[in-house]
Amino acid sequence: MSEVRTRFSPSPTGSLHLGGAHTALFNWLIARHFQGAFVLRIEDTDKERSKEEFVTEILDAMGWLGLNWDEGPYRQSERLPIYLEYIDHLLAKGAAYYCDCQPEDLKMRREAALARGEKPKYDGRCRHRNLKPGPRTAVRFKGPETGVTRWHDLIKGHIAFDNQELDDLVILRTDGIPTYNFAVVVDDITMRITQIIRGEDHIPNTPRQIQIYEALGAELPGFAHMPLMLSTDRGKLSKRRGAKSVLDYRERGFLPQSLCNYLARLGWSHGDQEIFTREELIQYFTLEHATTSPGVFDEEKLLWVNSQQMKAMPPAALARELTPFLARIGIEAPEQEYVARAVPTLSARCHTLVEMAEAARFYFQDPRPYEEKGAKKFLTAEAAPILQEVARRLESLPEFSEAAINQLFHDLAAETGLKMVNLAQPVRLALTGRTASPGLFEIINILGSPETLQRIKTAISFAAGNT
RNA sequence: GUCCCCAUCGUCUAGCCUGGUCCAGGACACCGGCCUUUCACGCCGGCGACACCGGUUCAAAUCCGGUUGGGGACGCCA
Repeated sequence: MSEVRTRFSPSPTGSLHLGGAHTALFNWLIARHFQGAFVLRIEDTDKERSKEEFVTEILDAMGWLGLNWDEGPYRQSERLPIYLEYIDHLLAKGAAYYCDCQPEDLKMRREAALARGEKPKYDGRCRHRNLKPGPRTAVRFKGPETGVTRWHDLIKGHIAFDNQELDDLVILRTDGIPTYNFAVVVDDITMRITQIIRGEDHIPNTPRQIQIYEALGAELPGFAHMPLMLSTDRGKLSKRRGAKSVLDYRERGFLPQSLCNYLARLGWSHGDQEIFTREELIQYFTLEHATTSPGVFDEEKLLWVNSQQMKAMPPAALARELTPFLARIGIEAPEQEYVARAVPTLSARCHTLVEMAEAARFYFQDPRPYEEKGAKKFLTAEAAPILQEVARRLESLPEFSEAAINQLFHDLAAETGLKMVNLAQPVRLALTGRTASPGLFEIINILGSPETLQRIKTAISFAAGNT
C-alpha cells in the first residue's frame, strides 16, 4: 500500500560518529525491510558550524557502511524558499507571530526563571502584540496554551506532554533562516517521510513538531525514539567522552558489516542470535523488537563481532579487504591469490585487519629478527641438526602438500623420539620469527618449498652460532 | 529547578504486552578444563542479574502505585 519512507538527516558539524551511524542504520534497515525508500538530507541551516568537508566525510562513511540512499542528499540550505512559503502560511493563519525580543534579553529572562526554580521557557511577551516584520524580528510559532500533546511512540509507547510545558519557539530567525524544529517538519512533510526514527534526545522536540504538523494540516508520521548510546561511564556519547568517528573504525581495521552487526544489536535483538549477515538484518529488522533502555557501547564486543565476521568472509573477499592494510606496513601489491591462501590461516587469530596485516607479515617478508626469547630457547646449536634433517626430508618430499608435510613431521618425531613441540618450534621460529603462529604445516604449504628451505637454512646458520 | 524517558548478570540482551513452563536463557568479558606442533578457533564447565518498598493475585521478572537510581531536554544549535 503506502510506501515506507525513512530518512537520516545529519548536520555537517562533524564527522559521522557511532551514534549517528546507529540512527542511520535503524532508518536504513526499516526502509530496506519494508522495501521502502531511504532519504538522506543534510541539515545545514547552522551556517556557522556547517562545513562542506563534513558533508563529504559523512557521505564517505555512509558509503563505507553500505547505507545507500534512494533520494538525496537534499540540503536544507537549498530549500529556503519552501520553508518561507510555509512560514507565510502559518503567519496568514495566525498560527505564528513576529517577535522582537532580543537574544540577550531572552537569555537574561531564561536565567532569571531558572534561578527562580522555574522552567526557562519563553514568556509569550510578543504573542499578542501584532508586530509587523522588521529588521530585528523573528517569527515564533503560536502553540496551544492548554491541553495535551500525545503520540504513540513506535518504540517507547505512549508519551504525553502538557502543552503548558511548551513555549512558543522561534521558527524563523532574524537572518531569515528557519530553525531546526520547523525545517524538519516541512522537510518531512514534503519528502513524505512515514516513520521518523531518531535518538530519544529528540523526544522533547516531538510535541512541538506535532503541533506544527497540525497547524499545517499535515498527516502525522510515525515517531520512533531510539534509546541513546552511552559511553562506558554511562554518559551520552560525545566527542569529549570518546565518541569516535565511523571512519576511525575503518582505519582501525573493522569491517563495515561488523559495525552494522554490532550497532544493530545495540537496541534491538532477534532472539539469541548475535551474528547477522546484512541480508538477515534486513529480513529480521523491525521496531517491534527494539529495546527501550539506553545501551553502553562496548568495544570488546565489537572486536569479537569483527573477528566472527572476518571468519565468515570468503577468503578472496577478505584478502581484498586486507590488502590496503598490508600496504600500510610496506607490503605493496601482493598477489591476491597468495593473500587469499594466507588469510584463512589468520582469521581465527585476529580481531581486526590491522592485527591481521601484522600477523601476515612473515608470509611476505624475511621473518628476522627472530623473537629474542624464542630464538634463545629454540634456535640453539642443538636445534641446528634437527632443522638440517627437516630441510633434508622436505627437499626430497615427492608431493608437497599439507597432508604430506604433516606426515613428514610425525614420522620424524616417531623416528627420533623427539616431542613434536621441540620439532615444530625451531621450524616455526625459522619460518615466522615467532613462537606463536598459524599451524606449521599450513604455513609450509603456503610458503612453498624453495622459500621454506631457504628460511630454514638461514635459521640453521643462526642456530649454529647461537651458543 | 521543571518536564520527559528508562530500570534483568560488569556490558549487550531473551523473557514482560497475552502472570504459573524462569530458584531467569543466550552473548561479550573474566576464571577453570578439554582439544593441540605454538598462539588462537572450537567445545565443556564456572562466576554473575529480575534496583527497592508496597499493592493486586492461589501465583509477579512479568500487572498497578510509590521510592531510589540513571539518562535526556529545557537556544534566533541541530
